[in-house]
Order: sequence, then structure tokens, then C-alpha cells
Amino acid sequence: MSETQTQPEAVLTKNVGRSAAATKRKKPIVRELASGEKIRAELNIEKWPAIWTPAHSKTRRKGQVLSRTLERESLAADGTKNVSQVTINPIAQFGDLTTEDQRTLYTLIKHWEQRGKPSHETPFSIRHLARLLHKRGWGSNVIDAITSSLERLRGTVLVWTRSYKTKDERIEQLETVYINILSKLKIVRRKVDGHVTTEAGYFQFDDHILKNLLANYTKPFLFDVFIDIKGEIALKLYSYLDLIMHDKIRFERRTKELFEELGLTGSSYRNPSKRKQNLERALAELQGKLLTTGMLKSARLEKTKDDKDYKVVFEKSPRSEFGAEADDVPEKFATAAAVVVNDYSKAKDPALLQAEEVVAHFHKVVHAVDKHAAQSKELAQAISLITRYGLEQAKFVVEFAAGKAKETHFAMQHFGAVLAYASRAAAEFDRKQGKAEAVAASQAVRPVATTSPDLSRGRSRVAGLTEEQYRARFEQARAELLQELPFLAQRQRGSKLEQDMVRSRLIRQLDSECMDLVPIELIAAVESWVRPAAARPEPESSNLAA
DNA sequence: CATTGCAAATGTCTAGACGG
DNA sequence: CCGTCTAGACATTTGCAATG
Repeated sequence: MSETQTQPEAVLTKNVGRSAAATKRKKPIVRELASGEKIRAELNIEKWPAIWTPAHSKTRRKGQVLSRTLERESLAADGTKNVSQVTINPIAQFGDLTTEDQRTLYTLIKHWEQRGKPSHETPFSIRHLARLLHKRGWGSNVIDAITSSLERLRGTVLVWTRSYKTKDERIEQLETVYINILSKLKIVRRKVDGHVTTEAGYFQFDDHILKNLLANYTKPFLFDVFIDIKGEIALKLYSYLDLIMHDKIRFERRTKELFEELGLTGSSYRNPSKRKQNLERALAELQGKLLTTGMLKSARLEKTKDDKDYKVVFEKSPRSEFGAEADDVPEKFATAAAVVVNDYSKAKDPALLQAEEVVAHFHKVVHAVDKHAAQSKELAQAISLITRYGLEQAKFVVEFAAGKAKETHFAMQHFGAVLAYASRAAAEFDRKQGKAEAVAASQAVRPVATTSPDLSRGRSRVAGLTEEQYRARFEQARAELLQELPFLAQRQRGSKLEQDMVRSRLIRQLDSECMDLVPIELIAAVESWVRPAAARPEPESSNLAA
């Protein structure tokens, strides 16, 4: 312990990229799994390190947890003040969120990434998590620690007021977002002869977090370095520094403010000397640690000028300076300027592209704005419009609404205003076109496409399948699933878990399929099943892909 | 009064007994 | 042999009282 702390810098620079202390410990399997890997952590959570309290903290012991509110003032680009808040509401029986849970969360993200970033439930086993967490032992204590950590992540409600951002840097101004970090959690202990032999279950991140993770509203993060940090203050400090120093070589801060930022509220931290006392240990541990954007060259304490406090001073040597891994693709942080647009997900969802097109059209026609980052509400409205009337007609609705609004001197602000004109515009469109196909389109008025994850539609569709159809779809879904999750094929053939997973996948598939396509597609599927023929392409696919 | 060392509180880790 | 259970070692944060 003390050996690793007092390692001279020279030694560390030699072993850079491998974390000198960690390589010495012999853990071949774990090492192989996790050699210097980066994960991408969700940025909103990163920005509030005070969410996590030290596990040893006595200020909030188990059984008497209270909700706490973090607050921060920031100046917007236009000079207006913005007070953002995060309230943490822990559940009494589980206790408050600790740095241990922070470790668990990153481990879940890592596991989720290794599984190919599924947007649905991610299967996991506690044992696997324990390995990823570099837990040394394995026993009921480890199981308990991980289980209760997961429970806290599932149970604790984070209330974000004017603080939860999405990829396009838009803050939900008037909205308050309620988030449980995990929205789904199932822990299964499989017992054979009274022993827990295998464990299976699944988790899923909250939709908000999942969306940001998928859209790359994230920050790269050196998982291994983080997980091997022992001190809890050092741990919090590390993740704080990693974020704040990504574009800095040097960073300093008074310890008083630093402790507030980190959420260390112990009463003895009133005294600068106490802060110094505890920081010294943490700084010693952080010395020479790798950051995603370089190496922490020095971490020290200095007296402030007014002599009333200490300040921490951190210095980083950028990656290029010490050579190792300099070939890395320069890491991009999700800032306003450098958002990595996730083309993949967009290509996958042509409906979204169309919706964006319609929204953009609205802003161009009404507000004469060429570039507009569509908001999710607008997109949802646009999608419902398109589902109802089709792309062409939806665009026409926008134009029609713009025209009418001008006539009546109604100044449309939001895209939603267009919706009021939809039916009139549709009638106008039909009249203009006067063609049979237009009539047919308007007859096919469907319920507004729902964006909620309510799968009742899918369930009822599954129920509506004949046994043969069901089996065909089931096998198809199973094959897809096994391809995604090879471990299923190896370990639990035909198991309850597998069946459940295939079934829920099937439900999701059917649920998300456009209603009109279902019968056709099903017929095609059954046809190809009865007498093998090339599956017919979806009739509207060419239109959608445009 | 600020600083400092120490101890209480609270958590994790580990070895070894035990059991199917 | 593998896993659980448990006590005690160990680690860490924070409160407190002695100290200068």
C-alpha cells in the first residue's frame, strides 16, 4: 500500500498506460478482460460528483437517510442566470448513494458496452460484476454488497430541475426530470441443491440516461484506473478532475469550494486543516494517475494568498508528451461544439429523419431559421403527424398552417401550433389532389403513434398470432437474440430465461412494427415459411428509407 | 482559535469452519 | 469441491478533545 504511493514519478512514466500498481497484482483473467479500457460515462451524472457520498460517511448513515438537494448557478450564453438543482431521494431501507454505487454504475456501463449497447434489458450476473469490480473475494458479503448497490441505483430517485441536459445541450427549462438510474432490475439466483451456482438477471438504464449514452452525450472514462482507486475522497476527486481537466493543463481550486463541489459535508471540514489532512492522503494516491486526456503529473496543496485556506493544484501532462497511446483517436467530449452525431441510430430510424425534416421545414417556413436542433417534443408531434398523413402531406400541413396563421395574424411559436390545422389542411390537400390515393391515405387515420414504452399493443398482437405464426416468429427472434448474446447459446438452451427474453423481444418487435405492415409482413413470413420464397420487402420501405 | 492526533463509526475484505 | 456463513482484521471518514 505505502509502497505504491511512494513510487517515484520516473517509474510511473515508464509503465504508463498499464497502471503500474495494478499490473503487479496477479489477476490474469480480470486483466485480460479489462486491459486499459475506456468506457463512456453519462455526462449529466458526471457533472454532479456530489451525488455520491463516501461509503464510510457518517453524516448519512443507513436508516436515517434524508433527501438532499444540490444546487448550482450558471450563466447562460445570453447572460441570464440559471439555477439548476438535483435532489437525491434515497430510499430509507437501502441507504444513500455511495461511491461504491458509483463504481457499480460504471461497471454496469462497461458491461453494457461489452454486450453491444443494447437498448433493452441487459443480462448480467453478479459474479461477473464482481470480477469487473476487481473484488478480491467472492462470497455472500460480495453478493450482498453488489446487490444492495444495485438496489440503491434502482431505488434512489434523482430529481433534476433545470439541470438534465440531452445531446443537443438543451436544458429542459421548465421541466423536472425524475430519474432512477436503473429503470429495470431483476436479480435471479438460480439454486441447485441449495447452492447458488449461476446467477442471472437483467438491468436497464433509465430512458433518459440510455438515450444520452446512445447519443454519445458522454465522456470517455478510464475504467480500470478508476476502479483501482481505494480512497473514497480520491475516487470522487479523480472523476471530478477527469471531467474538469479535459481541456486544461493546470487546475487549481480552494479546498473549501472543492469540498462543497464534491459534497463532502462533514462538520470538521469547517477547518482548513482538516481538509488539508484528508486531502493529503487522496492527493498522494492520485499522483501519477492516468486521466483520459493525459497524466496527472502533480497534485499538491498550497496556501492561498489570503492565508485563510489551502488550494489544490493539479497539473497534467498531455498524452502526446509521454508518448504512450498517442496514436489514440483524440477523445471528443460531448460539448456543444463537438457533439458526435450518432449516425447509426438515425439511419436505423427513418421515421425520425422524416420528423426532423418536417420540423426543419416548419422553422424554415415560419421562423426563417435554417438550422434548428429539433426538440424531442417537436419530433414526437411531427412523427404523429407523419404517421397520420404521410411525409408529403405533413409538409403541406406545415405550409397550410403557416398561410392560415398569417391570415389570422396568429404568431405561431411552437411546432405544436401546426397540429390545430392538420385536419383542415388534410381536407385541403385531398381537395387539391382529388385523387383516389389521397382519399385512401386520409381514410387510414391511425391512432397517434405512441412513444411510451407501453407494450400492450405488442402483447395483444402476440396473443393474436396463430400457433404456427407464433412459432415462426419466436424462432426468428430467438435466432436474432442468440446472435446478439452468444452466451445464451452456450449456457442456457431452452431455459426459462431464454424463453422470456425471446418472448419479450418478440413483443417489442411486434409492438414497434407499424400497424399496417403487420398483416402483410406476417403473411409474408408465413408464406416464406410454408413454401420458401424470397421474403417480400416491406411495401413502404423504399418510401421510408428516402 | 486553528491545528492535530486519536477514536468512534461504519464499511469492506479475508480466512477458516461448515455443509451438501 | 464449491459455496455460505461468520468473526475479526483492516480501511476509511468524520467527530472530538487536547494542544499550542
